[in-house]
Amino acid sequence: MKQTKFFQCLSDETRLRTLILFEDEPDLCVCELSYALDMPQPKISRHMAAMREAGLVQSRRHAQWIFYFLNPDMENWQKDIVVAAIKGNKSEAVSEGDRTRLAQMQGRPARCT
Amino acid sequence: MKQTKFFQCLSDETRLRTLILFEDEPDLCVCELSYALDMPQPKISRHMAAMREAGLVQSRRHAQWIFYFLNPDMENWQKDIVVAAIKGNKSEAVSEGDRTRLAQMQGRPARCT
DNA sequence: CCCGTATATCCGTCTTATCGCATATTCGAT
DNA sequence: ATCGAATATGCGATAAGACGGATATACGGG
Repeated sequence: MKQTKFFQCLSDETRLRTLILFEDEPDLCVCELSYALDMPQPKISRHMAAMREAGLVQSRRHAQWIFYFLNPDMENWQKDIVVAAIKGNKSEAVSEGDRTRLAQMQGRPARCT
Repeated sequence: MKQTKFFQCLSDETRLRTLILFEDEPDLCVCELSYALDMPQPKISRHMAAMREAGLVQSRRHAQWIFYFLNPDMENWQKDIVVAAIKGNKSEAVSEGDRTRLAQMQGRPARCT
């Protein structure tokens, strides 16, 4: 039953916090997430790998950065859940802190539109 | 962050399968769940305790049976997620099997309306 | 070709979940 | 009071997750 892997992915605070950030940002690289959540880079990298394997996000390489973004090909019920999860989590203090830190980050990599 | 506990509760196949059954049945006791999922009673009991602690279900005693039912006081984002989870899980083969077994169960306890 | 930056992975450890099985508790009926 | 059915809990074993820290890999620039 593959749903369990999907939910297991959402059951970790670090991963949930990255997910919230994707509501405002179309994509984020590991160093941005690492800065926003104030966590070591390998930790973020491992969590994002888990999210990719669970089908929650996809990644795209641009120069030395790897940008992660919400998987647009999720099934509808999964999209519904992500939306609801963000809704239930958005106003948490930690999430506000993450957004604030990200907004203050210097030297964020440029996006290629 | 309390969302993690909620999702962690949904990340187990046994718990997910009980949840699906609640779409058709307003409430179910442990022996019914145990029969439907074909799993030992202590296992089900412990899982339902976990779901109660996470706020997903509530329980009501009636004679020697304890009936579990979806918690009507969940927050809206949680209800949305439960609905979506059921939607994404309903047509799984295991879930079909659970429903079939439950329908064939003999001597199910009577409900007090 | 070498270096610095960004990212991924390996390894050992610690915590947490889950399980089976045995046993305790609770209830209704005799 | 005792018994059987239904449920909950205690315990030890096993497995899975998450972590920090070190290291490997990939990329662009000089």
